[in-house]
Amino acid sequence: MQTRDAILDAAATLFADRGYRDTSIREICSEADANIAAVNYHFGNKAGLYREVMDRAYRELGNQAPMPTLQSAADGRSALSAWINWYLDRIFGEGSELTSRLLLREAASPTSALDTLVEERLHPVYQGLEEIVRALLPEASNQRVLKLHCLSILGQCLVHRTSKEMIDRLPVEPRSIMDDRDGLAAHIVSCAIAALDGQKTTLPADEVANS
Amino acid sequence: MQTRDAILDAAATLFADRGYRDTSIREICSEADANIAAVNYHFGNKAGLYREVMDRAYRELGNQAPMPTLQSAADGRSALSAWINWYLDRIFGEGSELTSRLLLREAASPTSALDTLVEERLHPVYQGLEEIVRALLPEASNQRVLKLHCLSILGQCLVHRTSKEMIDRLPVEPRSIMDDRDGLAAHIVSCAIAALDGQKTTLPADEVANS
DNA sequence: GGGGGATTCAAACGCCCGTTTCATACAGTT
DNA sequence: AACTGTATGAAACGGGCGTTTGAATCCCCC
Repeated sequence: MQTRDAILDAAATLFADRGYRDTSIREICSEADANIAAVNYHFGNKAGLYREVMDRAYRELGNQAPMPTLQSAADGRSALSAWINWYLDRIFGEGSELTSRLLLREAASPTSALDTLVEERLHPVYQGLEEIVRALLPEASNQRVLKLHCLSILGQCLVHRTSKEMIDRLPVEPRSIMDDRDGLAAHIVSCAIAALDGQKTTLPADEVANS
Repeated sequence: MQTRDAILDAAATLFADRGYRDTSIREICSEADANIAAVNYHFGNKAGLYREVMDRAYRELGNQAPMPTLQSAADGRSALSAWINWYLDRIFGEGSELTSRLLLREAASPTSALDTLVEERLHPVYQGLEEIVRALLPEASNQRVLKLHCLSILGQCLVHRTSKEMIDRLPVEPRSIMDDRDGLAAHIVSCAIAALDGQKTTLPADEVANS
């Protein structure tokens, strides 16, 4: 079993670094001090190994702090603040680097692993955010407005992951926004609150439908 | 020269669809009705072909409508609105699908092409946004706040590109936000304006430094 | 109309890949 | 000590890859 784990560790790192196709079984086994045939013995084939790597990555992502909910906070605003801080921790925290890079690759070239991932891991997270945002919106707001606000919040968090390589190459001061993750969280929270409050004061008629 | 162009067209589509490594020269040439050796003849090797494909994609991205600036609008707010509409058109408009997918792959696995791309194409766009956002912020705001707001705006636009595969898999109504691109633009504009206005009213002391 | 560079072509080369084979070593049980 | 299922090992297989070759073909200009 220790050979199996060593292969999984090496494969996760290499798949995240170079992608599925650019990583050979020989490299993985060399890194894991295992025989080439061990991959076929333990995982059937290369695709089976990849599936297992992704499964384990998602499982570890779920073993972190529990997601804040409306019920676990004093009010909607603090719930949103807690959620955003939790989410940033989740995607930038220790041990998430590897999983994030694997996910970024799935976004560029989805495999069958993405369907179950979204259903089992991402959807619950989105629903948690949606519940909080719904409480901060006028009751008359429709589903489209709700989804737009949720995606805006997600976008402000995710851009620092998905576009990291490009942001880091921009010659714009201060270079490293991510050093102060709490500050980033506070900024996104204030942006989201301001946007949601704005929705409350000026509610166009066409956004009331289908609530 | 028509063989050369046919190869470039086929390669751009295939590289965007499947990635560099997963696309073989034989596939490209088959699609372009060209001989395998034509790639080496016209581009030296596969890497040279990829470089040429990326170059052409960026060049075409620059041939679209000119970027709105502060000077081209009545005031800061309409400039921001114009910029966001322009940017969404740029990344979602016709012909951008291919370039965006190529860029998404660069984000996951940067090649040397990314450095020059950011410097020549992305940085001017970011500076255009920054100029507009700066005009909408209190003069005392520092560079960090400025950058945070710019990245928030970019994030809200880009999330629909970078995380498209995951958003589309979310069973959340309404399914297709992107059908109404003008509506999306209006939402992002109102979020950004609300966030920037909020900055104006409540300006913490620690954000005044280094302005 | 023939010479000559530019372009196309079929075929092959060597390489690395994922996979398979089969022999061997290592448990734990009887 | 013999048996059995699990695990590891070295070596080879067929196939697709990027690249190269050298001849054939095209096209334009003198």
